[in-house]
Amino acid sequence: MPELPEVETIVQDLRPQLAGRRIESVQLTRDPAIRGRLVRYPKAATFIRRLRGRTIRSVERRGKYLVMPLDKDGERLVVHLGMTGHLRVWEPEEAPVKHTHFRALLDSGLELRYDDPRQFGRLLLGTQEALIAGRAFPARLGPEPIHGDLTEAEFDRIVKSRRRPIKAALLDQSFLAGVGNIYADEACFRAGIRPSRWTHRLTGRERRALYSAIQEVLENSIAARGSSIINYVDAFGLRGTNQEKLLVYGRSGEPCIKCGTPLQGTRLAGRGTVYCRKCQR
DNA sequence: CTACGGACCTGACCGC
DNA sequence: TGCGGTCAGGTCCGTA
Repeated sequence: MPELPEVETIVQDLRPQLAGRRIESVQLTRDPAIRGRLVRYPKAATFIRRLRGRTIRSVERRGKYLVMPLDKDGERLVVHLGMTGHLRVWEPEEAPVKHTHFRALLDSGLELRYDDPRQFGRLLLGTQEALIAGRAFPARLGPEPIHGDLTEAEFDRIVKSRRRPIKAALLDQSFLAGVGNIYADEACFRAGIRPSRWTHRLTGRERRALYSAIQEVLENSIAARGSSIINYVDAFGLRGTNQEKLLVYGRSGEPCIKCGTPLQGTRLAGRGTVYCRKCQR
């Protein structure tokens, strides 16, 4: 569900609510199956024990991961929202929504809660090295596509380094961190490139167009507080507005915004894919 | 290295 | 109302 812009929005919202706050108590769902799925590292019981009493230093983002460095020893609380995860701060007396699996009472008197109907998300606690060693966090995560971290030369290099359909590359988090199904399709459309095009066959001009398009779609979406398609909401429970600006995603069969040709829906890299047969070559 | 399919879950939606 | 099938912003694993 959440890609880079949605996670970035949540990070920005949570930062003032969480930075400097101490975690007074921690509650995890009692269902052992859900616990095991949700808490990937360390074991659930250890996770609870080690998290209690810790102070959240800051709230950051790496790709689609929320990263919260804790006081001392380089440990961090890491959250991936999967498809349907929500992380937000509630008044303790508010009734928890269905599928609330994790709650942490803060010294501000408010409560940080995680809910996730599909249970694809996860919670991790440890140093960067421990999480990688425990295979809970990817050892190779690609560069951040925005905020000037990725140069055009570097993008060029990684696109040319492997041969695969460009959309498969964009979705691969070890290639580029944070792009998912929505923004991969949107970026390809803006760049005029078919998602099925082979990476090593893109021209220099096409690579440059794609580089700009990726940054454009991500930055525009952050400015609109993310795309709410099915159930994404920000850290205040509010929908973003970028879905209104999506040019191809979710518009299969509808007319192309540029040329009017019905948009083509297909399957690529195992994911629903939409593009314009005429505008994207 | 790559690609493909399936697995992991719930829930919304559609046609019958 | 109900039932089955399909689909969904994501990853991960096994198999070719």
